[in-house]
Amino acid sequence: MTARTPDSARDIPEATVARLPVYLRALTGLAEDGTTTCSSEELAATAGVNSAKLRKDLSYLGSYGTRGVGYDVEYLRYQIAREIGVTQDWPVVIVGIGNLGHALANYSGFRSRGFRVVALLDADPDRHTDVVAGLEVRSFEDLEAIVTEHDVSIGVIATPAVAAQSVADRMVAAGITSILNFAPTVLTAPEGVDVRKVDLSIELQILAYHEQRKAVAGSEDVS
Amino acid sequence: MTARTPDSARDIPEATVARLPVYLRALTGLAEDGTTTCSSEELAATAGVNSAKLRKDLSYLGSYGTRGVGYDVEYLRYQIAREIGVTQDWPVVIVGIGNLGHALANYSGFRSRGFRVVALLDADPDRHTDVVAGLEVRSFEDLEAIVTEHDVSIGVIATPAVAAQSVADRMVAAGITSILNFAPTVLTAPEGVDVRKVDLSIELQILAYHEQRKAVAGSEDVS
DNA sequence: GCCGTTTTGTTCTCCCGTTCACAAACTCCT
DNA sequence: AGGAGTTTGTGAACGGGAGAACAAAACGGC
Ligand SMILES: NC(=O)c1ccc[n+]([C@@H]2O[C@H](COP(=O)([O-])OP(=O)(O)OC[C@H]3O[C@@H](n4cnc5c(N)ncnc54)[C@H](O)[C@@H]3O)[C@@H](O)[C@H]2O)c1
Ligand SMILES: NC(=O)c1ccc[n+]([C@@H]2O[C@H](COP(=O)([O-])OP(=O)(O)OC[C@H]3O[C@@H](n4cnc5c(N)ncnc54)[C@H](O)[C@@H]3O)[C@@H](O)[C@H]2O)c1
Repeated sequence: MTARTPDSARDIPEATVARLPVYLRALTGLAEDGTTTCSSEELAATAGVNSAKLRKDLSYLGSYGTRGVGYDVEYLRYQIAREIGVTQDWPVVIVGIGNLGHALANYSGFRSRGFRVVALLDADPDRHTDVVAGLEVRSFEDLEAIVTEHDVSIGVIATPAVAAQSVADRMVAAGITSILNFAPTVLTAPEGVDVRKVDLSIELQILAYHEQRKAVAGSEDVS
Repeated sequence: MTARTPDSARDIPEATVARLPVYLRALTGLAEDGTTTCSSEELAATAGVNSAKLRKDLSYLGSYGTRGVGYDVEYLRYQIAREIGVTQDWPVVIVGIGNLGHALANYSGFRSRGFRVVALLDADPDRHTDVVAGLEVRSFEDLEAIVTEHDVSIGVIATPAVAAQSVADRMVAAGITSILNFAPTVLTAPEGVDVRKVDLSIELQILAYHEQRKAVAGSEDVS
């Protein structure tokens, strides 16, 4: 009798999509603490957002709460995980096994959140003797074979900035359709390929801007 | 004769602040290529944004272009750097020198973009013998002394999630007013303290969501 | 079986950010 | 000097997201 789309919710706002992983993490935390039920108020506090926003976000997925009671932690956790698509594991390749690539390869948060690193690639032959986090570092030339074999759709770029675009191009040609870029450069990719970036310098510079304003506001008119 | 605020531009929108570092990087790239002048169209293309958006963003800083000509690369670069506050170096402390902390300490992009790592701190005494990137790893207990000595206002957290909030509290108590958090947890901080987070898992999960939608759209009605 | 309490799901309004479109302003050429 | 061509800076329209406020629904007590 519901006039909504029955199970496949349509067009979730991007801002909501970006918060769903936060809710997922908050729910996992609550579950570990033995909490079986929580209100939107509690969950919102744990996730650090407004409770009205949380409820609106969840309403895009469907009606998974119970009025007067709240949400079943485990049930909601599963629904969000299913919506995001992390109920099954996503194979991931990391390209550029330098300082940052090593850290990423050793990051346990991948596995525990629905991602599995299937290969580490580097252009430098000297690196190919290394074994990092139980995986041997392989030649970048193996990219196509690995993508095909493991049906990889997500690639991580941790190479120097100058190499990033060419790596991205190779990834796209090999069939990868989602890229997470750590190199400080703007990547261009064809329609249908999602690119997200993580940029440490930008984050710091944003902090610096606000920091500077605090300093100026503090000194006011010194002359 | 300008009715604008003469030199200290007021309240730049947050979305604009987040893009200024991108423009700064694009301008640095153009300068390295020997370009002395560029139009908003060129710069926008390099930075990967709409040219109207770029012009509006720059208009918040002042009127630094010349109609019919474009922008002087070096001049605009300096103006943005000054606005962000990266014409002088900002001292930074990194707490948690594990996998990620090592990579961050070795990251050359800090120094070249207006930041100087003045100390590496870790709670584990076994780490205190290490020297990373020319800096010895010191005890977390030294935080207050270091913050006071170097007048540090920016702190980076690369500890496990469980420790992040207590580290943040100590930072705030020591006088740090801007925090960049890599731990996958929601931090709370008092008014006046800026907290930004970099969350790898969230980025990947956002990619996974869109990836899943692509897959569903491709298969349509399989039943 | 009914009423009060609790909490969700949703509507409505406001605000911020994006984009279009164009007048103002500058250069260069004749 | 004047006009054609360019490019900036900004006013205005538009769309999306945030938050307040409330109606609908479920539970519990009697
Ligand atoms: N280290 C950090 O904490 C940090 C932080 C933020 C951003 N970044 C960025 O991440 C990237 C990597 O940083 P890093 O410190 O690990 O650098 P790095 O020099 O230590 O490692 C880069 C690795 O990429 C490999 N490589 C180079 N060209 C390649 C190619 N075409 N194909 C495949 N592999 C290639 C190199 O052999 C090297 O192993 C850089 O763009 C850097 O700006 C690093
Ligand atoms: N490794 C990655 O690529 C990666 C990526 C994204 C996020 N993260 C997050 O970054 C954080 C660090 O990751 P990691 O892989 O480097 O972990 P790690 O275990 O290798 O390093 C953590 C370091 O923090 C230190 N530490 C623990 N408690 C502390 C405290 N109270 N005060 C000071 N230091 C303390 C530990 O001694 C250790 O050296 C984690 O929260 C992780 O989830 C890591």
